[in-house]
Amino acid sequence: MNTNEIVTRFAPSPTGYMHIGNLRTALYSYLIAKHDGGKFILRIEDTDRERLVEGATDVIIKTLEMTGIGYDEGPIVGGEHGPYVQSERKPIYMEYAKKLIDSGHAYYCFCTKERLDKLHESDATGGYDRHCRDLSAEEIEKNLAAGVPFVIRQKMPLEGTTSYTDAVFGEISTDNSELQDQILMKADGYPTYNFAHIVDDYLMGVTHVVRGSEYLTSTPKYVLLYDAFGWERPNYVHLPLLMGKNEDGSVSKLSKRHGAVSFQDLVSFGYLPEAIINYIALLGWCPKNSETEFFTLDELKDAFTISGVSKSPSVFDFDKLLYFNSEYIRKMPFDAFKAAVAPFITVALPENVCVDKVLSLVQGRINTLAEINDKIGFFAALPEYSDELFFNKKNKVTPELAREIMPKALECLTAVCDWKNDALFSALSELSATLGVKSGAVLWCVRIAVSGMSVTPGGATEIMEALGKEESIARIKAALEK
RNA sequence: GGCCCGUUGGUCAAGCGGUUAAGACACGGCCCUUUCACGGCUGUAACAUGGGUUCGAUUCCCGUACGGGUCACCA
Repeated sequence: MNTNEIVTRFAPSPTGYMHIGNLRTALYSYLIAKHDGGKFILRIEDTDRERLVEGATDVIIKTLEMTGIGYDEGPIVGGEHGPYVQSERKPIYMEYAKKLIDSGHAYYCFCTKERLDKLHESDATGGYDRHCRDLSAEEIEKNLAAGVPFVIRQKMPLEGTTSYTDAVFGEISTDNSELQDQILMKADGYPTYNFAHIVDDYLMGVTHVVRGSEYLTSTPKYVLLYDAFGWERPNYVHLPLLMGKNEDGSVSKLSKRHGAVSFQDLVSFGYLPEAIINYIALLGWCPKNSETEFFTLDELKDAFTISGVSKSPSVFDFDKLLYFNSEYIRKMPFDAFKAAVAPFITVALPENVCVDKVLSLVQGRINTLAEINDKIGFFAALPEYSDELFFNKKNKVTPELAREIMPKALECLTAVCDWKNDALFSALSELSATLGVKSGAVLWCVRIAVSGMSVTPGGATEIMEALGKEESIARIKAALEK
C-alpha cells in the first residue's frame, strides 16, 4: 500500500433518501481521492437507533451505482478495514472511549437527561455539562456497580484556543471555553457521530475528511480528540452549503420545501444521472481554464482540484439543471435514449405508427424524460382542438383558408405512394406552388390537422411519416368535417 | 444571543493590486426554420457599504449591514 495515498470516505446516515447535497459531498469526496489515484470508502453511520429506516442503505448504494461513483471499500464489497457499518463496529468504540478515560481525556457522566434540562434552566452558562467531571473513583465504581446508566463525555480544555487549517476555508480557530464536554458514548452503548467518525476515520486510514461546512465550527472538538489519542490529524475539506430559493426570495439550506431535492426524486422526474452529476459538480466548484461546463465523471476526475472549491454557499438552480438535462438527452445515442425513456411512456401508441420515428422526433425536444407523454400523446389519439389553431400570422393562414387548402392537400397526399418525409414535403411544396400560396401555409394546415396541436415535435411531413398514410388521411378528413 | 463563515449581474461563477470585470443558465431582440425546439448573432444586467493601506483597489486590512452555519444522548 502506498502510504501517501489519499483516502476519502462518504459517510451518510441511512435516512431513506439521498439528498442532493449529500450526493454532492459524495461526489467531491470521490473526486478528491480519484484525482490522485486514491481510495474512496463508503461507510454507513447508523448509530442513531431511533431513526433507522428500513432499506435506507440500499438507496445509498443504488444511488452511487447509478451515478458511477464507485467505492473501493464499503458494505457488501468489503475491504481490509471492515465492517463498514457502524452498528457492526459497536465494541470498538467503547474500547477507544475507555482509553480516553484512562488518559484523562474523557469521563463517565451519570446525569440523566431530565436532570440536565433542569440544571440548564437555572444555569444558562453552559457549564452544566461538566457536572460529573470530578467524581471520585469510589463514586464512579459505586454507580457502575449499581448499574446506573451513564454516558462518556470528552473533557475539553477550559482555557486557550484550538485551531486547525481547512483546505477550503483556511485557518479556523475557537476558544476552548466555547466547547462543551460533548458526549462520546450514549447511554444506549452506541457512540455519537462526534466520536464514532473519529475512531473510524483513523482506523480506516482516511487522510481527507470531506463534508459539509455545517461541521466547520465543531471540528475543533474533533481535532482535540485526535490529539488526545496522539493520532495525526487528517486534512479537512469543508464544502459550502447548498441553498434553495424560498418563495419570498430569501434562501435557506436546500430542503424538501424547495421541491425535489433527493436524487431519486430527480430521477423519477426524468433527469439523467449524468446530467445531475454534471450540474452538481459545478455547484460550489469551478474548473480551471475550461472552455466547457460539460464533464463526464471521468473528466471530472481529471479536472477536479480542491483549490477550485468555493467558500460561499450556492443556490440550487432548477433551470440550469433542466438545461443540462436537455443537453444530455439530446446527445444520447438513439438506442440509449429509447431505453431511458421507455419506463416513462404511459401513452399507448397505435400499432401503425412507427415508434422509433416518433421517439427520434421527440428526442431533441424534451427537457426531461417525463415530458415524453405530453409530446407524443397526439400520435395515440387526436386531441380535441378548436378552429382557432389554424390561425397563423406569419403564413397568413385563417380557418377559412385552411378549409380551401385542405381538400387539395388531401387529394395531393392520397396520390403519394412513397410515404416518406422527403416525398411528402416535395408533393406539398408543389401543391402550394400550384395554389399560389406559401408552402408554409399548406404545411401549417396539414400539421394542425394531423396533430391537433399548435406545438409539435417535428413538422407536418415528419409527423405524417410517423403516423402512416391511412391515419394521416383520416385525420385530415376529420378536420374537414369539423 | 455567543461563536464561526460568507458577500462579483436574477442564478452558477472567472478574477487572486492596474482588465473594455470572462463565461454559462434565465430573460429581451434579430436571423435560420414546415410550428416549437435546436443552432447562429446580439442585447439588458454585477464587484453590499463606510473607512483605511497604496501612485492605484473588485482584489489587502478594519468597522458596518445583510445572508448563512453552529451551539443535542441527530448526524
